[in-house]
Amino acid sequence: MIKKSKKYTLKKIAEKLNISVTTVSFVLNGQAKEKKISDEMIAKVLAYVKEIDYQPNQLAKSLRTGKSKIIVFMVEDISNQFFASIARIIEDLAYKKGYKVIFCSNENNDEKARDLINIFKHRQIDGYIIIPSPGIENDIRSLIEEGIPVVLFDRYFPSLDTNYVVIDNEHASYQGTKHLIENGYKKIGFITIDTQQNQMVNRMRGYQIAVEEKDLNSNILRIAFHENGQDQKKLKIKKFLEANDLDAILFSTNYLTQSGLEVLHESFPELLGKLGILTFDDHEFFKIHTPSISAISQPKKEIAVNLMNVMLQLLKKPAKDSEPKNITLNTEFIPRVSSQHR
Amino acid sequence: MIKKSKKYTLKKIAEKLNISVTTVSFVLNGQAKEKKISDEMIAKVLAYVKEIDYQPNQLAKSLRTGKSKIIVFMVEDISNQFFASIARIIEDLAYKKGYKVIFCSNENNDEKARDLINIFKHRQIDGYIIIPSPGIENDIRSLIEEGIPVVLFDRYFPSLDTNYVVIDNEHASYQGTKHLIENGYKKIGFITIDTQQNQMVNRMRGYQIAVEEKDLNSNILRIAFHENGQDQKKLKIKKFLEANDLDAILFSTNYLTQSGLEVLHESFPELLGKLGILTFDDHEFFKIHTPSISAISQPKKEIAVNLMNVMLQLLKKPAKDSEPKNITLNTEFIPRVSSQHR
DNA sequence: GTGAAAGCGCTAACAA
DNA sequence: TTGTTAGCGCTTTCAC
Repeated sequence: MIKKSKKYTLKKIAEKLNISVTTVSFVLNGQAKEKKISDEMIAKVLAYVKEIDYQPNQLAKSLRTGKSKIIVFMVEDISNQFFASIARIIEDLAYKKGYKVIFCSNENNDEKARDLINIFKHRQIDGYIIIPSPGIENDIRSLIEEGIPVVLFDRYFPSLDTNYVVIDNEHASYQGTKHLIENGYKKIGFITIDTQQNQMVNRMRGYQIAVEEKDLNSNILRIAFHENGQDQKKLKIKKFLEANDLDAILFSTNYLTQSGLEVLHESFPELLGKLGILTFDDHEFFKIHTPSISAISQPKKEIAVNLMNVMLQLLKKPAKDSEPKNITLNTEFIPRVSSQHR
Repeated sequence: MIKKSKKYTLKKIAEKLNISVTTVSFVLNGQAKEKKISDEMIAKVLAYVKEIDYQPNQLAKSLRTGKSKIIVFMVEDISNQFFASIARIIEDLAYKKGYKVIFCSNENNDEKARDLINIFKHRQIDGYIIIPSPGIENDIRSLIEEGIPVVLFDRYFPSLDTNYVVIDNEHASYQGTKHLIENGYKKIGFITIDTQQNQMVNRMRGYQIAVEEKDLNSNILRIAFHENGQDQKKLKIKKFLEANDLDAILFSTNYLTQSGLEVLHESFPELLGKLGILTFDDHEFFKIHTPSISAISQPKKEIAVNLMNVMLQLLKKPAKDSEPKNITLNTEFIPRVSSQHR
């Protein structure tokens, strides 16, 4: 059971032991040896501290040191399975190193992202792991200029030299499209989010290159991230399917796949048996869907580990010391039934 | 773009305007009128503060006031869709009221939960929304005794009089089982987590009552929450299915359903077409699964809204003032194909 | 109406 | 080797 920590403070401990707060502070912060504090003094302090289960007030510590031991993890939407999974891993890694994580969702919206950063700036957040919304390059830049550790992921700003962890979007998309073509599909559609953000631009480029290589037509549906509600999204997909006589579709992200599958189930069940389907981002349910859905799977664990590695390194050394780390990870192609010509 | 807030402080503002920090503080905290500060003074301060986009240091404020404007949201596993969705809603509601949310996963493990609470206790966390692990009743109690706002959800401790928001587990489970029976199923299995926590106990009781009412046998599989890995879980389910000639299954929680469906797809695909399947917790993918999976759906939005309402109320008034709020919400039964006798 | 100053709990430079 | 003390930025009592 948690001790009812009766608001112990350094001062009280010092009084109790008849020594100064400095001594206690030094001992507690592992500077005892360095400051040549006697072994018996050290032992005495440690024993008492343990006895009362003393926990220093982190706020005071933060106010004094300017460090909060808190990392912000900002994604588009924390309820998205993909982000939530990464968040979970980040959380574990961070806790092991004594950091707490504040999660937040920016809805891919600049204003929301800016608000959030602004709020956090005045809480001495130690570091930021961010999926940037399209227009906050300058805000990110100013964070970096202030020497605050920032690591982007999922996407980055080509014109901003900073740390990031991403995947080989173009290549993954190219390979995926090629896989569809090799499986005999000829009229391959691409359903994506209407944005200039590079992860999506690259996924589209990979698709286009693969399609053009084989002199096939490209059929692209762009849906606004903030399309009015789920139903509007689905309606667009439905119309797209009706208007184009496609034999396969590549979805650029998991939530579009989900909408797409819903549309297929609701309006074109007969297509489920033959339409080629390939999706970015794997999901546990894709393997038990009928047909099972082939996926371009992002290495969540690896992404999280890399993000934290970079972050922890930045946390140690002032950001400007070293070259920004640009990490590009490989995706894994998971062929299932939905991409086999049936 | 975010202003490069050059570390403005109350003191600097006061110096700049040739007034005292007190005055600035009063104006900024809306106590100007009350303290009878002249309108022109107020205007002057507000104008300057706006000009420099001053943001008070929250840490200092917290240290002084003992309030952090941070709420902790602790669940079993934040990567679980169900919890992540609720987290997302909580996040939004909290931000609107000026609160930040720290999410964390306790893995239904007392030690982890205790560690987390301990860490947070010394950060002046304003309130806790918690899914309690089985053995932390006393820790929760001591939090409450210290007057810290706590709201439990998903489950609670019958012997601890505190705020909670839960659903009518027994009734939902009873109704669900009855639905299966009415649809002609007779050998209904129940797959659940091996725990004494009341949400699960109640779900089991609902099942048992419904089954006994009709003189049917009960077949229960209990799986440890921390069963060694996903594969062990699946193996147990597989053996359970092999050992019992069931015609329907009620899963007590979404991740068991997921494992169960995987087992069915991998080992008993022929059962998918006829086995009655009903699950606690709806998931977007259940409606596009083949067959679509009937679900006992928890009202996520309502849960989140109620949690925040109670929390905000506690945040306003000292916890001990009012009677603990015990809120029980209704679930929604969503009949789909999997529970119809086919 | 406004200001001075104590103090929240901690760190660390400086003194002894 | 240990202690004294200033100060992080803010709120708030009390004095003027």
